[in-house]
Amino acid sequence: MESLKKKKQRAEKIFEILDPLYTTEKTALKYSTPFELLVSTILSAQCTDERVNQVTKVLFKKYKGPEDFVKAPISELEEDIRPTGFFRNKAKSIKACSQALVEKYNGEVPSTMEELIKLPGVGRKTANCVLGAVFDVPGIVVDTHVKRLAKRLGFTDNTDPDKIEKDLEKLLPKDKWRRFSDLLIYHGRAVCKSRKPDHAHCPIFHLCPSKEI
DNA sequence: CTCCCGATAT
DNA sequence: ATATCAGGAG
Repeated sequence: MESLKKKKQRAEKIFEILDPLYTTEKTALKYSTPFELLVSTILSAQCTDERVNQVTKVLFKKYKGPEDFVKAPISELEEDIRPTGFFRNKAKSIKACSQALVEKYNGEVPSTMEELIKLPGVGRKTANCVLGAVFDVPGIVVDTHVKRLAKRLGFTDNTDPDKIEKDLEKLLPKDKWRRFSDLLIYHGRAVCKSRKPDHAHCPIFHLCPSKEI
């Protein structure tokens, strides 16, 4: 059983190696306001960022703020976001979420975890995403990539995202949380892929226990 | 745990 | 054909 101290050392090294490698990520969600990021993140569930950006490029011209989503007929909104998948659930979430923002927060996106996760369709992953990107609040975004890499790297045995988040928090100081989860996501997309991890081009292969399996 | 769900890579 | 993609709710 690897000690926490050893894990921390490994996490630090991994951070130092990956940090300079993923500097200009072009495939990130595009948005111009906190609200747009919130909507984009809801749409990103089980869908690539690229496709979300395709959809939001048109979507945000039609819907300028939460008020416009509240006004829109649900069936119309469903069609507007259809290519992102889970379109009925997502349309419902976005509409209910927009309504809550208008009613409780004067149309603004709240800036705390407690408030954000109360919004319909917003869980810790989406909340951390928004908190980190527009409010500069430290947090580990546990999405499917982070989940997979944390396991492969031997940083967690848990499958519950909330527990994985806490396991990863122990490894690095707060100011590195956000960047660390972003790095894991980029590395997960580019190299440590779900189906065919590219061991030959992995710069942290020597720090990964999965190579022994 | 299951369901939601279209598009792409393998 | 099947697994997977910046998840969340019931």
